[in-house]
Amino acid sequence: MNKIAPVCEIQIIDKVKVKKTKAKLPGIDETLQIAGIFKLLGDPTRLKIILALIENELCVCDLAAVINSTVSAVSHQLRLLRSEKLIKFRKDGKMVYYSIDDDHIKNLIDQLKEHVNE
Amino acid sequence: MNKIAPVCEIQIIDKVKVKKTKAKLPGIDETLQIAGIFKLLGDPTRLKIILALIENELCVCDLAAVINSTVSAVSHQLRLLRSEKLIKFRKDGKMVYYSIDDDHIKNLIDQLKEHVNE
DNA sequence: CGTATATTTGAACAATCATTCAAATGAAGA
DNA sequence: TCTTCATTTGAATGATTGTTCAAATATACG
Repeated sequence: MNKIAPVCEIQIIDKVKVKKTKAKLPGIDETLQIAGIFKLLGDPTRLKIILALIENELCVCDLAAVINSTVSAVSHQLRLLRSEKLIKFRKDGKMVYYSIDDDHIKNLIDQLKEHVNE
Repeated sequence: MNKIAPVCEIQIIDKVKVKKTKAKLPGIDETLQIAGIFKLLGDPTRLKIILALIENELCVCDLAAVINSTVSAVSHQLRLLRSEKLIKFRKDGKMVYYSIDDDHIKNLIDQLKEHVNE
C-alpha cells in the first residue's frame, strides 16, 4: 500500500558503464552538426550532385542533366549543400558553376564505396 | 509559325562534359546503398546510438539511458541499424547487448569530426 | 505455473522533406 | 528597352519518418 508511483522511473543495468559512456560522447552541438552532414549525404539526389561535382565543376542545368533531375529540384538541393559549406559556386554571366568545397567529402564517400563493395 | 513545342526540351550547355561526367558516376544501386548508410547516420538518435556503441557494448536500456531516449525509440532504431549491418547483438538471458559491426563507421565519423571542428 | 523484467513490435500521429509548378530575379544581347 | 535564358524562390502536395503508447514476446526466477 502507498506504493511509489513508477512514473519516470528509468531502469539502468550498469550505472557505472552508463556514466562513463555518457562522458565520452561528443557534445550535443557537435553531434547535431555531424548528423546534419550525414543527412545531407543521405538523400540520393544530393549524393548524386556531390558525386557529379567531385568529377567536374558544373552549371546547374548540366548538373540536372547529369543526374537526370530537374533544374528546380537541383537548385533547391544546391541551396542546402551550400548552406553547410559542402559546395561553392562561381558566377559567369547568367551561368552559375558549382564545385566541391570540402576535401573530406570525397574521402568519406570513397570509404563507404569500399564498405558497399564487400 | 508552327514552332516546335518546348515541352520536355532540356537545356544542356556542355554536352561533352555532361556525357563524360555521367560515365564516371557509380551505378544507381551503389549510389542508393551509399546514400542509405549516410541516411542512417543522419538521424541524431541513431548517430548517438552509434557513438555510444563505439565506446561500449551496451544493452538496450542502458543505451537508452546513455542517449537520453526511451527504450522503445531506441529499439526501433536498432532494428534499422541492424538491417544494414552497422551493429550486431548478442543475447544473454533477458538482456540483449549491442555493439558495432563495422570498422569503417568509426573512421567515417572521426573524419567528419575534423570537418566540424574547423 | 505465475510473476517480473528486457526487449520487440504494430498502429497512430505529428513533423519533416523532396519534388513540382508557377512566378520572380538577374544578366546578356538585339 | 525588350526579349531570352539560367537560376532562384515560394507555395502546395504527397510521401517518408521518428516518436509514442499499448500490447506482445521471451527469458529468468520463485
